[in-house]
Amino acid sequence: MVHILYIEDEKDIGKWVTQNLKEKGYQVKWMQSGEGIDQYISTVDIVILDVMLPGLDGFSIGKRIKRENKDLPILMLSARTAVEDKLEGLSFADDYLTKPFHPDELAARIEVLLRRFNKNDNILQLQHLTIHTKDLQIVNQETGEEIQLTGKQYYLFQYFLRHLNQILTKEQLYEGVWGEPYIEGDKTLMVHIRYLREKIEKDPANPTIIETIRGIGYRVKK
Amino acid sequence: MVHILYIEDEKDIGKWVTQNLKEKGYQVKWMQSGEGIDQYISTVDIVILDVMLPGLDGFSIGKRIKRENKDLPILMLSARTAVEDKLEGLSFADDYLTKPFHPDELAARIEVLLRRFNKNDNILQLQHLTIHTKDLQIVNQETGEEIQLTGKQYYLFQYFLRHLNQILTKEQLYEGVWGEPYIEGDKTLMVHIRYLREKIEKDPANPTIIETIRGIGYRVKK
DNA sequence: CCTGGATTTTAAGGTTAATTTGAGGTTACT
DNA sequence: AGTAACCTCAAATTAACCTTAAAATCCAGG
Repeated sequence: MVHILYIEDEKDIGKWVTQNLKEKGYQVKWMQSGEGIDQYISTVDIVILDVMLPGLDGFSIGKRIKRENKDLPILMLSARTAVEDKLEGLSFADDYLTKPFHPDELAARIEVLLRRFNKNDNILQLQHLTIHTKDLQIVNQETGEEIQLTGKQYYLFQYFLRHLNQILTKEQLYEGVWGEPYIEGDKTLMVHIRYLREKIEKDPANPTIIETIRGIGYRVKK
Repeated sequence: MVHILYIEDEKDIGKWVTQNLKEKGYQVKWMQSGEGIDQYISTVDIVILDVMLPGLDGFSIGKRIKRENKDLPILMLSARTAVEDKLEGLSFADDYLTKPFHPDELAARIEVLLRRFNKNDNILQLQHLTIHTKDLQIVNQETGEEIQLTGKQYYLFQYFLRHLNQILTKEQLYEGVWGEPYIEGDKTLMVHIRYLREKIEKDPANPTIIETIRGIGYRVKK
């Protein structure tokens, strides 16, 4: 699911754009000013920023975001069509679209940026974990540190992520990860579950991400 | 020096744009059709492509370039303002600008793409290495000496730089650099990683630039 | 609410597999 | 022919993985 942070003060346009983007399957967080965006930018895949805003203008906000986070694409939106404005916007942002625009064009330009920034993969938020499935990256949102998994641990976790909310039997898990039949009574899987928990759980002794379903197997809930 | 390949059949516009870009310090190769571009695309930093061309249209040319060379930015130029045209263009290209446009806006958009594709004379600092991304000149900041890479090493390192922070599987790396399928168990890649480490790492026995992700592959972090 | 068997978790050491390293051989270019 | 780059292969090293056993937990029946 692609997460968009959209900052726009005009209610009519804001509502219309948000609605349109949601219909196209994006997750949209619409804010009416640049205040308090910091708590969102770390969880978001792209920022759409209107230039004319009450208080701090969009250019300043965009420049600050880029300074702190170069890997986050920014698309500027503006009614100002003057070349000077475009130049200022494009000096730091990744695209500049003038109003009025067709929502499909906005979506197409969003897709270009997501493609280019490798953000069009699934970014999954699981409690304190941010998971970039394409980059094989897992970040602990509390410490900001990346969690390093070994091969088996990674494939095991991936299997859970592909089957979110499903109860997975030990057979399914073992066969899905190891590619060979599970032998009743084998503890290998359980031990690897532990290794994984040790790395991803806040408190490995009281796991909340990978739950145990006694007598059956395990589950990871969204 | 940034090299631009510009394909435009209309002589007036072509001359005007070429002139403008040259004044801004770009090296411009202007062609009036898509024929014979192959000999240039490997030496060029960005392609500017008009949609309406005699013979093969700009969309087809752009798609082919992207298929063969994903790391070359393409900016589409067109008098067609219909959303459908923009959507088709943006489905593969990296920007779409409608005529008439201000030459400064074109230049600004070119700069955005060069920045994003690391084609401008960006300098990347990786620990003790200073890397001029455009020509991939690597200087060891401690000795002040330039590090010379061989062909394979050069492509391999470039692949890492284009995918900074991503964990790259051995398959991805092998296929990205050698262009042929990776055979399970082949050690060739690993040996080249070693050659590369020997040249770029401070202590090749304890590499800090190219990290090993056991069971998966390698990664270079920014 | 206590107890005992079943199940899961934990810990540690041994085994195995992946990676690194070294050296020799092949190929391609001048 | 000579050199540099590249590839191949086997030995050494390292870290992941598996096995085992003991401890902890859960759940049903008394």
